[in-house]
Amino acid sequence: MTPPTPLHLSLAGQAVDVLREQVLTGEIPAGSRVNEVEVAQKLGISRGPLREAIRHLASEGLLTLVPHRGAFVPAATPEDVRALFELRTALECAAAELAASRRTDVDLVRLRDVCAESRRNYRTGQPFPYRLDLAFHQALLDAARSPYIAEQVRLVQQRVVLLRSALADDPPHQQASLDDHDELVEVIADGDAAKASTVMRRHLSRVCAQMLTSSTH
Amino acid sequence: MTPPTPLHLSLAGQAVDVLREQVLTGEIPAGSRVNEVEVAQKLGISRGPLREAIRHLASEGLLTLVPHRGAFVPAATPEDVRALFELRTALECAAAELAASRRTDVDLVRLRDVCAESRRNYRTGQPFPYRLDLAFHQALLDAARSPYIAEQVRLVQQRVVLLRSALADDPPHQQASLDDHDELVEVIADGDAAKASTVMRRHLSRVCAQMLTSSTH
DNA sequence: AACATGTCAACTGTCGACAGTTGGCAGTTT
DNA sequence: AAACTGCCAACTGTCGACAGTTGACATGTT
Repeated sequence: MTPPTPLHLSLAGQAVDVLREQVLTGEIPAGSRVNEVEVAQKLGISRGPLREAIRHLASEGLLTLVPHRGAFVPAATPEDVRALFELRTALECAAAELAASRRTDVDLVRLRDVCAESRRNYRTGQPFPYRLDLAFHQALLDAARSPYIAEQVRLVQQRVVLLRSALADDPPHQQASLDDHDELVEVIADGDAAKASTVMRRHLSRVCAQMLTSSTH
Repeated sequence: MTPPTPLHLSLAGQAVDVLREQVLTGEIPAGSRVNEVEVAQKLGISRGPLREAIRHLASEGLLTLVPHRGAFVPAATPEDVRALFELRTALECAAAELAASRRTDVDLVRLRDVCAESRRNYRTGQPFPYRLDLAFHQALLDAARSPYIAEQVRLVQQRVVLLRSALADDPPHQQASLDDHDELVEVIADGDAAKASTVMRRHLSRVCAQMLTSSTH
């Protein structure tokens, strides 16, 4: 069927996917420890592949390792959120600049599609699905055509998702985000790299501030 | 001696350090494969810890994994260099901006110390040791006070070192780099974030271009 | 009662061995 | 001679078991 892709992903690879899902959804709560023998039995694999999966997720920042103690889901402090968003801002502002100077017409179509779907969803009154936000940023990264930056953004966004689930974030800032996205598409269409960076910075600082206020209840 | 168990650092941690050194110095040449049993015997450890070390280095970008084939030292193409420097530019420009707005007097002393030592070394006529270049960028990161950005810059710089050794880079651009560093310290001392970003961008594009030209012999 | 000390269960770090897959090589066919 | 086929050695992926360390609990001391 699919010769280029590996027949069956290695057990370690499967464990990475399952564990990542459980960590990101909060099924494994922040601050809790990951017991190797227990999780290995629950996944039906041995400790070897599970250890590799744990180390992999640790390298992505989704787990923190303590020697002889095990792996923990990191607990987020407001300071962590700020520092992480400094990294995210650096990466995504650069991506926005590159997208403004490299985007093709096809890229613009994709970006506008995502924005249109977000608007449609907004009118239904339902909460803004994080899926659409990710889709927008992904489309922007595709337009930027910088694989290393794209990879790092993906990892950082994952950590943001982890903080969201840990902070029990309620997302009522849809309107502002949608406007930011639309404005970003416009300046990218104009090829205005400097302004793209500015708009992205404002967008992310708004998202960051929203996460910090919602966490203090 | 070989005590029954490691004293302070795990065998996997030690293996990471040894392998990283061998990869960065080119002792393990680019494109070559890392044989698990062979290297494990040479290091006097079992395959388990070595596998974890290999996966760790792969997560840092110093090795690439191929399922059922093993780990390889990645071979760098000019396109890789360009894309990697786009990431480095995004990170270090942001760090320069933050350093300009957050630096203390102590930070300035450290930065000027490194520049002075570089000048002293330059007058000796000896080649510019990469150690001093790293020290400068490290001092700048300390001044930026953004731990996540600092961590990512460290990883990217490592990959740049790997490319250097793979490209047999000769470093005759000392004069320009020293001037860039001095100028960066000045604008950071002035607290001019925008200009710090601009100077850093110019500096890195110069370094990148130098690596690309030297690689084509 | 508070503190220091000894003991112990649980867990991680490590090892050696087995099984499945891959790429190459010899032999055969056209 | 070139190409195809089947076999084989080497290597990775995986497993179960042992040894050392850690934190907590129980016990004894001031």
